[in-house]
Amino acid sequence: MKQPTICPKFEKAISLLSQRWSALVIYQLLSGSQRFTEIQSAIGISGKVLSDRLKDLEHQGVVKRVVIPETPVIIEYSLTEKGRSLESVLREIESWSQLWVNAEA
Amino acid sequence: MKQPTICPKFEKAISLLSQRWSALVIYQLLSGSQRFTEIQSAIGISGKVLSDRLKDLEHQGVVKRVVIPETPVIIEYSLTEKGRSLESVLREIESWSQLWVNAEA
DNA sequence: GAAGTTAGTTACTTTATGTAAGTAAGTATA
DNA sequence: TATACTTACTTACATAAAGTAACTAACTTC
Repeated sequence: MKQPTICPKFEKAISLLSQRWSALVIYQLLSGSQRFTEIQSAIGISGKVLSDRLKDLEHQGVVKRVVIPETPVIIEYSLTEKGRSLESVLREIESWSQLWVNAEA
Repeated sequence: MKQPTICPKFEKAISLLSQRWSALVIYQLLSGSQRFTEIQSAIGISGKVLSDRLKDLEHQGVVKRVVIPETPVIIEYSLTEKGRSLESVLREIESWSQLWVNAEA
C-alpha cells in the first residue's frame, strides 16, 4: 500500500491558490494597493465573491485591509509580506502561460 | 478609467491551475505515470471528480492517457511535456508553502 | 461460483459561484 | 431640497460544481 500523504503545508498552499479568483486578486494587488471597485472591475469578479475572497485572504494573512478615515472613508486593500512573497509563484505561472498556453479557444 | 485587462494566456493558466484538484493531480504525476486508483488514493479525490479532471487535463494537453493492452488492460496516466513544464510552478508553490504556511488550522 | 480489483459511471445531496437588486453613508448637481 | 451618483458592501435567489455512495463490466484469484 502506498500512502504518500502530500505535505499538509503544500496542500494548504494549493487550496489557497486554487480557490477561484484568489490568485487573480493577489496578482491584481501586486501592482499596488487598490480599492474594492477597482479590483472588481479589473478582474471581472462579482461583488459578493470579491467580498468573500478578500475576507478569506485577509484571514490567511495574505491581504491587508486599511481604512483611511477621510471623508468619505476610503478602504484600501493591499498585500502583506506573505502576499507579496507569492509574486514568484505568480511570475512562474505567467511565464509558463506565455510559453505553453495558446490564446485561442 | 482603468482597464488593465489581464493577459488572456495568463488568465487561462490560472483557470487551469485553480480548478480544484488539477494542481494536485499534476503534482502527483510528477513522480511518474500512475493508474487511476493510485492517483485517487494518493490525493483523496473522488472517482467522479478524478475522472472529470483527467479528461479535462488530457483535453488541455497536460496529461496523457495510455492504454496498455495487457490482460487485464492497464490504463496509465502521465504528464505530457506541457504537463512536466509545470513542475517549476509547483516547486515554487512548494517552497513558498514551506516558508509561509503554518501547518495548523 | 463467490469475492475482489480496476476504471470508471449514475443518481442524488451539498456547497460554491453567479446575478441582480438592495442598503447605508456620503457627494455632486439643479 | 430633492435627485442622482458613488463606494463598499449584503441579501435573496438561481445555477453550476463537487462530494458521497452505490453500481457496472471486464477480468482475476480463492
